[in-house]
Amino acid sequence: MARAGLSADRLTEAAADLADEVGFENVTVSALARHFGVKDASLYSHIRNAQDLRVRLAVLALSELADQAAAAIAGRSGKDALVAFAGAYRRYAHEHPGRYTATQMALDPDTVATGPSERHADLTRAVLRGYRLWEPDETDAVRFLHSTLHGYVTLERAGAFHSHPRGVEASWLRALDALDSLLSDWPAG
Amino acid sequence: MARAGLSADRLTEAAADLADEVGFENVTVSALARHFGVKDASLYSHIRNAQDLRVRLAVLALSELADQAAAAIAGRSGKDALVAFAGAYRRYAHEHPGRYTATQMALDPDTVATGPSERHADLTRAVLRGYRLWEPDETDAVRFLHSTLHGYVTLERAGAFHSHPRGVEASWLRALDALDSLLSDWPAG
DNA sequence: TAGGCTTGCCTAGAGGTCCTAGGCAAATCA
DNA sequence: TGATTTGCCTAGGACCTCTAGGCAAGCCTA
Repeated sequence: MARAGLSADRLTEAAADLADEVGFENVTVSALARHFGVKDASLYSHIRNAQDLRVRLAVLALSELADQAAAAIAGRSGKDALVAFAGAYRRYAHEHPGRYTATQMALDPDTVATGPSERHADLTRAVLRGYRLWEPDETDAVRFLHSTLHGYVTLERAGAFHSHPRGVEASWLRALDALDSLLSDWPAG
Repeated sequence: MARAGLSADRLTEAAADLADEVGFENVTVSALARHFGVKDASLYSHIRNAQDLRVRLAVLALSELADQAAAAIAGRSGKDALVAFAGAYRRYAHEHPGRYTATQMALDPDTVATGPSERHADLTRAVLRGYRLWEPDETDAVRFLHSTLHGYVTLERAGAFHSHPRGVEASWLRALDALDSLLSDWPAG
């Protein structure tokens, strides 16, 4: 009997693709085992349990998202950087719905400390560099920006904006205008 | 054998309490049946399936959230209304984490048409009345406001803001200042 | 290249959740 | 009081999670 050549990384990548296809909540150990043509019990030598698999998937997605965001803002500043950053963020969420859902998982502090979340925060800070904000305004603005982007793509995906005819794309562009305007003139504390 | 006196509504309320206690994802038909001391098969005369139960829970939560938001903005306008609305929204999310998670469920259009989502949008519009925005700016602003509030409370609950010492409460107040400032001077299209 | 060791995938099986089919008895109604 | 409806039951199948223990493939060493 030939071996399937599994590893935690290969399982995580396959789980990510599966998540994009069938939804994050449908990523199961059994489905993953079927994909590789092995028995589900075989996966437990590579992953601790189903939750472990989901955490690995979340870390992978956060890392990919940071990569794309970093590429998007390279060589840009100010509103250019903001639009590129937000666009990369939203595009990732649309093209990889399962992976994006995974990024919303509540990770325990130990896992967060492994990197990708921090990197995300650093990138957001880089976007704001052109707006000349100083602490603590910068942190407040980072949180605000992150909240608005995350909230927008989440609500958009949940269909919360479909009840009104106004185009979602047009609202998105105006949201970016609004963010730029707000960051350019962040209200004094 | 005495009957337990179940009904779809009683099940939904119990499911909501259960969600706040153990998390939305752990609301199962079995757990609910255990809570009432009956067999899980008995619940299927009241609910169609597990998904139906979760949808009912989402509708309940959206309705409660709308009630609290409506009470908060009654008799207020402008920034007062904004702060009260946002506060009610955030408080509900903190006090009822399971219910709030339920509100994030993707509801199919038929369910959305039953009311609570629309009501939520109407309330957001009411908050903006004092800012004198006209279509399509108003819709864009409704979406922006909703995104920022939802994003903030979601990220806050996921622990995304814990990595930095700046107080989450202080950032929240500044976010409200920023929203007020932005809505007061919504950038021209 | 032969023996031993590690490792990868296996079978077996227990326990949990979801859900359907069909039955009996309690509550309600004629 | 008898007939009908309703509520909860048992039985059981399908799927998912995870553990224990086994066998053989592939690697290391001599």
